[in-house]
Amino acid sequence: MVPDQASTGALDDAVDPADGVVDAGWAPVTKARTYELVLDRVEAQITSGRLRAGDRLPAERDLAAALGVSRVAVREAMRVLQAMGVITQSTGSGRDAGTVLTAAPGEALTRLVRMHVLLASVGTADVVRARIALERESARLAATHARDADHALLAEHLAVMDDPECSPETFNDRDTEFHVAIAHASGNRLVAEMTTALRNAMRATLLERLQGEDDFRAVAARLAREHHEIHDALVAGEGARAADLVEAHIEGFYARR
Amino acid sequence: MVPDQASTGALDDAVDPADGVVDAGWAPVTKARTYELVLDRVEAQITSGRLRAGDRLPAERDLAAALGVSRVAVREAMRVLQAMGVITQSTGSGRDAGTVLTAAPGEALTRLVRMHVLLASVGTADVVRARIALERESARLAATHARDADHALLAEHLAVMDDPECSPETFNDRDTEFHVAIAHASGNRLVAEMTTALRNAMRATLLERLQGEDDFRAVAARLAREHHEIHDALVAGEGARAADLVEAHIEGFYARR
DNA sequence: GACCTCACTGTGGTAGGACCACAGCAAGTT
DNA sequence: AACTTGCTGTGGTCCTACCACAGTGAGGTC
Repeated sequence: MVPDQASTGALDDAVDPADGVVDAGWAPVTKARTYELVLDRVEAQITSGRLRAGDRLPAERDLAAALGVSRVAVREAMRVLQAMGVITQSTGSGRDAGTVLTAAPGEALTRLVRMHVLLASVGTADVVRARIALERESARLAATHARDADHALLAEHLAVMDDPECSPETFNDRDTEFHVAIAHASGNRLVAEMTTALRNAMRATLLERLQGEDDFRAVAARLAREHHEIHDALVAGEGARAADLVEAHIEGFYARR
Repeated sequence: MVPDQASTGALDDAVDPADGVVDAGWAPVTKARTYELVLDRVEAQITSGRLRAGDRLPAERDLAAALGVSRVAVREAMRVLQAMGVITQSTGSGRDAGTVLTAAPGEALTRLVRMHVLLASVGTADVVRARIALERESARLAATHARDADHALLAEHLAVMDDPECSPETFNDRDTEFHVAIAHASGNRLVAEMTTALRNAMRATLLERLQGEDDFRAVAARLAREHHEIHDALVAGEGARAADLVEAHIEGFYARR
């Protein structure tokens, strides 16, 4: 069986780990879709070091020909890679046109988390605990790794949020950016990206809650004050205190109802 | 700098923050790719509640016709959703065949993290810190949420790792499953999935390190002992201690060189 | 009547071809 | 020298056709 495309160089690979062997030694034959084979090849090129961030992939048509698959298969693989934030694509000719390997996990993570929050696959309470775990670490690291530029950026966001005229939308956006800025100041890329994704995924939810507040200004003032305290702890280089403040800050807002 | 929208509706909700307005009021026209429009429609259906986990999407051909796009566009959107772990697809006819909404972020997260580790987008040191942050939380929660079945599963993994005949491969797999089991026992789905993804993404790296140990048995014995201590803390319901032990456990192994 | 066989139908999977829009580049024109 | 124009390579989109698979039910066989 498995005629599986003429003309494919479609090789095996397929290292299915630990699958319940139902009948003595009869593995169920891997029926990998073609685009997955393409994905494997690309990953192999990266693993072997022949392909690294910044490099340009062959044109879709060329890659299809080289792998012996149709362009559709290549395109679907590219779609997946794009969804993971591994490549960026653009039209046109020239050196930088086409498909380029660029590691940008941020957006991809955000979309992933947001979709699963929407699907109720994960509850908001879970997201809150995860945020706390990550942002504690962000704050702790940021206290020692943040530079003057980072502090200045944070101060800028604080100033906007201090403005009594500030709308819930603006406040929410700046709040997001404030937390994200701390995450990036931590120097830990992964923690930063995950923190960003979580905060961004909650953006709509938090905005709704802010807009639904009876006394938005009072809440905003309280949150802004807590932000200032966190900022002060960061500037003072007190990581542990910053972490505790962040935890109280996040938990405090959610616990309000 | 490419704007590179993600997920803007067909219409212009594009709120590009701080982009140099070149000519008075001339927004550069959002040129969303068609498959992104399909994605938006699907997300809208989910947001509105008309579509939820477990539901079946229309057949690709029907969906294409309904949205007025080609089947290719629909397929590419499906590929993205699949890569995010939002849908599963299967051939055949019948009620459960076709495309079904199923929230399974695990694999998707794992692949995403693994790819970015491979691309050196995030360093292993960063992954370790992220793991610690998350697994501390996992352990803390598991100490109060874990049930007898969870404890039994953990004990089973421990028994295998205690076996002096245990190979590095087996040990590594069981170690992974041990940490993953704790994460799932925490009751926090998001933390569990992220923990799993991180541990899985490091699987190959850790295996290499284990195999490269001068005295594998001694290292395995030490790790196994630490596992037992963690397990004991969990059974005793001492979350804080379990968290500290986990941190020391993870940090200790990485710090060895 | 109970059971098996087999064609039918609806589903995703794949391929190949065609055309479009876009961006860079080079040759030609002013 | 500066501008214009057409060429070329890239992803973006669509269409059409066919394949593989799994459930369903009609028909035949015992």
